[in-house]
Amino acid sequence: MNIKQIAKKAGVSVATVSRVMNHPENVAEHTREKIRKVMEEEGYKPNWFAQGLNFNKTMTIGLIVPHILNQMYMEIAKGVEDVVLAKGYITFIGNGEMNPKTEREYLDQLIQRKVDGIIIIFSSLESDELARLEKNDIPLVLIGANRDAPEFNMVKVDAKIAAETMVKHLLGCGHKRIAFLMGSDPREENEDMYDGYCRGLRSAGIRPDEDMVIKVDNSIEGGYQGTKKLLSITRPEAIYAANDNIAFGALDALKESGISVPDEVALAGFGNYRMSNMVEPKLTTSEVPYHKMGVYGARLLMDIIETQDKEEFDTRMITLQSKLKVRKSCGHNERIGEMF
Amino acid sequence: MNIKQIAKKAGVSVATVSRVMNHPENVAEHTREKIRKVMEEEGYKPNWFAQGLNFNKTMTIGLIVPHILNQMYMEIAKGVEDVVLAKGYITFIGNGEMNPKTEREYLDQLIQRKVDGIIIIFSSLESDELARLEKNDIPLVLIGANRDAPEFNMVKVDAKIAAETMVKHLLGCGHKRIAFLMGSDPREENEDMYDGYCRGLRSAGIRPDEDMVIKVDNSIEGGYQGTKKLLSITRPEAIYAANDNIAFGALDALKESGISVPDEVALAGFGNYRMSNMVEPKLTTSEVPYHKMGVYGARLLMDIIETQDKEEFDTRMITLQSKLKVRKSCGHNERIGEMF
DNA sequence: GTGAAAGCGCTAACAA
DNA sequence: TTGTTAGCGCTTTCAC
Repeated sequence: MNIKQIAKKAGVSVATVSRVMNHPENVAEHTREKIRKVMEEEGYKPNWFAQGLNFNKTMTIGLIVPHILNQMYMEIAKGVEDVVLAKGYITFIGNGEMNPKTEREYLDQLIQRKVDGIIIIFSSLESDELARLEKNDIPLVLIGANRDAPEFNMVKVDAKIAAETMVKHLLGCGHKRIAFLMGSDPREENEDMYDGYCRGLRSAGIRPDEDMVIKVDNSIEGGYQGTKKLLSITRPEAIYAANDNIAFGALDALKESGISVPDEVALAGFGNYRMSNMVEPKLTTSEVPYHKMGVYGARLLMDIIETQDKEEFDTRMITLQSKLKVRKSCGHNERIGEMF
Repeated sequence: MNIKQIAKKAGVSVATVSRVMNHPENVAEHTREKIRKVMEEEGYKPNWFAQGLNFNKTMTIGLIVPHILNQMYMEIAKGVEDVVLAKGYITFIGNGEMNPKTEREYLDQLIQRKVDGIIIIFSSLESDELARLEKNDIPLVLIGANRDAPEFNMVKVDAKIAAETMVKHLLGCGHKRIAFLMGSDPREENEDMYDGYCRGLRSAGIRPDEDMVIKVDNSIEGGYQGTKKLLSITRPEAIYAANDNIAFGALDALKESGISVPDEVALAGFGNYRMSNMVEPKLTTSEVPYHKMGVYGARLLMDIIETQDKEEFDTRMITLQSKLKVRKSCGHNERIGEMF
């Protein structure tokens, strides 16, 4: 059923039917109702392609996520969806697989499909590749970044302060020899955390010991392996993991080595993943506002899309703070932030 | 840059350019190469809408997931993506929110956007609403179902056998008074599990005790609350949870009540969620082939899409089996299926 | 092997 | 207020 048939059945021209859909105020009430009734009866939906061909707008955005199975990324995705859905947009969610090639392919698809905007979570692409989007006039927002890219609109969490805060907290619990399981991805966040870690230590007059900084894969397995390696070199009083998954792996390795947490070694993570208060002992970590990162990122994108004169839109970087979540694993004597 | 400009620059007609893209064998090699070069230079991509308007095919499928933050659903989604991406399709992933209204809205969006096919994971809609898709000539595949809907193509896991197997295993471990934390969603899977649970008990000559069957919300919190309720009524020897999340909540409630798992109460779940071997004690559960469910569902959909004469396509139901994963929480003396 | 032109379904400028 | 028509970018039929 197309517009012509509707027009015929309603005894009007296609233009009038089109007007009912796009500028109903320019159609006499009587005619309008008649046409609406026919549309209703026929269950008419305007052809998506024909509309797109005219408007050159898809009401679609693309979202590239590093890994679709990681709940934290999906939390961001949820934030994005909450915002854009309310504005009538629908989202392509694509799996970047932490892999430039896959991400690039996905990006191509999105460009070709003429999405109205793109959000990339922890992009693994270099700036010049991302710049390609601008050439195609597609607004872009980054959430997190692989390296500082001040030329792009972006939302990030302040990982440096988070790390510094956590290290200071661990120091406050009486731990001096604090190891760091650092994420090995080349993302800015990891570097930032390292800086914060060093800063925290220096604030107590401690010189960071390179032996206690282990680069690990960003996964439970990575944390497990890294901890095994760490323990083979030295025995810290506390382990700070670059995220909760790594911490879970560390916990398992410690248990396996017969080391009690937090009595013998304290442990802290980053992210406040859903399971962090289900493991034993419950994990001290930093609560990261993932959902909000998605919300702000999406709002930023909507803003750009709705700005007519792109030239006057100032590139913005939004930095959010995480929040210390003290639980049992760090050996603190109080228990704050338990289940739920 | 559109086809006309490419044609002009290459000194040919638009028809020839179009042919290079769609039927290159009908273009002289010389002309073909010349045109390809121009396309390359200009980074030309045919307009998505114009193509769609002609082909009436979007190379897009819609996937509706009950909850985007649930890793198991995303595991299915990953399976789907793995298949369709390889075929050049791209996926809209939408959040049904376990809510018929949201799901319906999303479905409308997908219909309007003329996706080539739709997969719904645990749809909350009634059959007649789903039948609407057929009216729009959009192929549909269900993964899991809220009630038996033999009229649709579908992939499911055999929950009845899973439950029966698990109950028999628990009985084999010496537990007789086995409680069941049953999911309260109105999905077929829950009923099936209940049937399997009863069957397992009866196989040992035990009459199911209604006091030991508690309907709980499908979540960690639900398991926690349900277990509290259960313990206030009676004290079972084992608790069988309808999924791992519920089991995690149960575990927390048991610990909080000072009840040791598995020494005093055994525990088992369903799903083999990622954290099930990270909790203490590691959880005995059923490994469900989520990824494969997605893969088979997607293949089924691709099959339908590629079948010219829809009339001759037989509706199929694919049932997959889960696999018992014995760990420590059920009090079994061996430990099988540990980490990784 | 190639080009001219009709047509996919819709929007909007222009005319009436 | 409504209708006529060009045009969005592409594919494909029909001529040549």
